[in-house]
Amino acid sequence: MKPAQVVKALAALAQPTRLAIYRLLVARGPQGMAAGEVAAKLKVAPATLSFHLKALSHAGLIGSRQEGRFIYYAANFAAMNEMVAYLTENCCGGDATACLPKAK
Amino acid sequence: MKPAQVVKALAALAQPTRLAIYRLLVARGPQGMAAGEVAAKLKVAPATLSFHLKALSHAGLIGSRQEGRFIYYAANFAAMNEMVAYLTENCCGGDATACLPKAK
DNA sequence: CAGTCGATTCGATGATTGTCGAAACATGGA
DNA sequence: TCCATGTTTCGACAATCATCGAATCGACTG
Repeated sequence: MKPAQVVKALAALAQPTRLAIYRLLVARGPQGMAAGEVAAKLKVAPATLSFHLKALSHAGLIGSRQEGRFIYYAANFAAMNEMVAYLTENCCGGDATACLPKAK
Repeated sequence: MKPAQVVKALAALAQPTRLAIYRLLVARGPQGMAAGEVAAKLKVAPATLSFHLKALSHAGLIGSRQEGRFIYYAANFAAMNEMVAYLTENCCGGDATACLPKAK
């Protein structure tokens, strides 16, 4: 994953409304959720939601599929895993002892 | 970890220069690196670097300790782990099968 | 104490971002 | 075709952010 892509993904999540949207979709799973339903749950204006969905989508963090008049958005779990991998790689210069939590 | 704190941490990393700074410190490990050395490695003006270090520090992602005239900055690995945990929690509504990478 | 060197703060500037009303677009049904 | 509904685009505004020169602060040295 390229740095610029990671920055875009992080920027997409670094916003309260988008973070909430993303977590909602993560919790929902692969089936996704219609844009309108997200707007209702988070009490966000349609235009505003569309703006944020676009940002998340363009960052590759979510995907969409059309179903009738509805558009379902779902989290892209692979993208998140890649991003986390990028952040944690080269931990302590290869000696990953101080980076991990206490156990495991 | 509170949402606002996560947003702050993500925002701190969602910037090319800061992401580079952070990864440099992550690779360096707990011993840290002096501000001047970071500035030299990344070719960033002192004032600009200080601005970014402040942001990362305020987000809790890095810590600092003084040593003579130098100030050493080091990554806070616990904070990163908490942030990642926040992003991955509630995956697929508890049924974490589609969220994980291929194996493991 | 005066000088040096590492680091931060201040101030100003240009650029980017988040929000939302209004309008437009697209899909499905009468 | 015409209407209703779900979603996006457009336009404008206020707010925040990244950058860096200049000045300042703090710690060591002679």
